[in-house]
Amino acid sequence: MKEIAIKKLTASGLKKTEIRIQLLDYLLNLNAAVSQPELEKKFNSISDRVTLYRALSAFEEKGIVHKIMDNHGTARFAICNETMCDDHNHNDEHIHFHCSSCDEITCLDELIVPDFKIPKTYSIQKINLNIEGICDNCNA
Amino acid sequence: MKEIAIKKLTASGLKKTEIRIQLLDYLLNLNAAVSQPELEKKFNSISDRVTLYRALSAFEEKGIVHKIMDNHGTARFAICNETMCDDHNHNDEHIHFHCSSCDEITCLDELIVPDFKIPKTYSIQKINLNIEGICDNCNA
DNA sequence: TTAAGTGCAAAATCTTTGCAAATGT
DNA sequence: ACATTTGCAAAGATTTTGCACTTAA
Repeated sequence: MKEIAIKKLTASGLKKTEIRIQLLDYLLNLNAAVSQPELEKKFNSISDRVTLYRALSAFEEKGIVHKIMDNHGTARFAICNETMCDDHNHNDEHIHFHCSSCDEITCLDELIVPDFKIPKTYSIQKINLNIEGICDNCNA
Repeated sequence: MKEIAIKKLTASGLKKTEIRIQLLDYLLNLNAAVSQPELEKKFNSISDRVTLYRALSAFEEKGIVHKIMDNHGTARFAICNETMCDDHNHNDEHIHFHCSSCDEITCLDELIVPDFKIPKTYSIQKINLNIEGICDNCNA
């Protein structure tokens, strides 16, 4: 059940240690961006805080996850959509939805960032659309 | 030349201390969102770091400035557009442009966040559109 | 065997809190 | 005079770094 995690680690040239497999597997089975503190709670029994920092930044460097900042400046991590991100290019042109009720951040990958006009003297590299509201689950 | 700052402080019931007048005046003459570290550099000769924290959060509480988080999780402050923000309602439905060359964040107030479709089971409270690229000045 | 990953301790930051002294109203 | 604001010191929290030990390849 952790084949995908293992596969991704192999593909990135990272070691398949117990911790990294578990961590990556956890992230893979989530379609939300988890915060560092949440991950610490989940994994503090099997791993130290520093290890988490290092594992996550290794994942980020390899293009496995990307880091986004939520509205409180807390880092959140989510699996990269393979078609959008690679080793050193994180394409963040997708939409993040932040639920103010359950505080979950989901990546609305399927949505396309709409066109809009900015002064022609500006050139665009990245677009980040962040929507805050009540999600699917909490509205149900 | 600092009348507006003084006026705003009076209107919010805050004391017109030297530091707060200077700080607010500085923010008012800027149409960018300044980071905490930048402000510290600017004001460290006349004020202590803690005072800055407190002044800025007082401004925020009173609806004079709003705080946004940049892509690195650093707090930035910008004067609230009066038509959009009041005491406890910060309407952030405008576009922030983050220049990756000069690292300045400008509020593109005049622009309108475009329509887009999200699943109808989601309800929207706030929209935050963040564009990264090269600004006006740096492109010149 | 050896390069990568881990854990602990310690440094460096960043942010918050408490309290006495200073300042504005 | 009184409530705010300031500055310093100190506590908390978060992130980074160093180094010896362990583990996967």
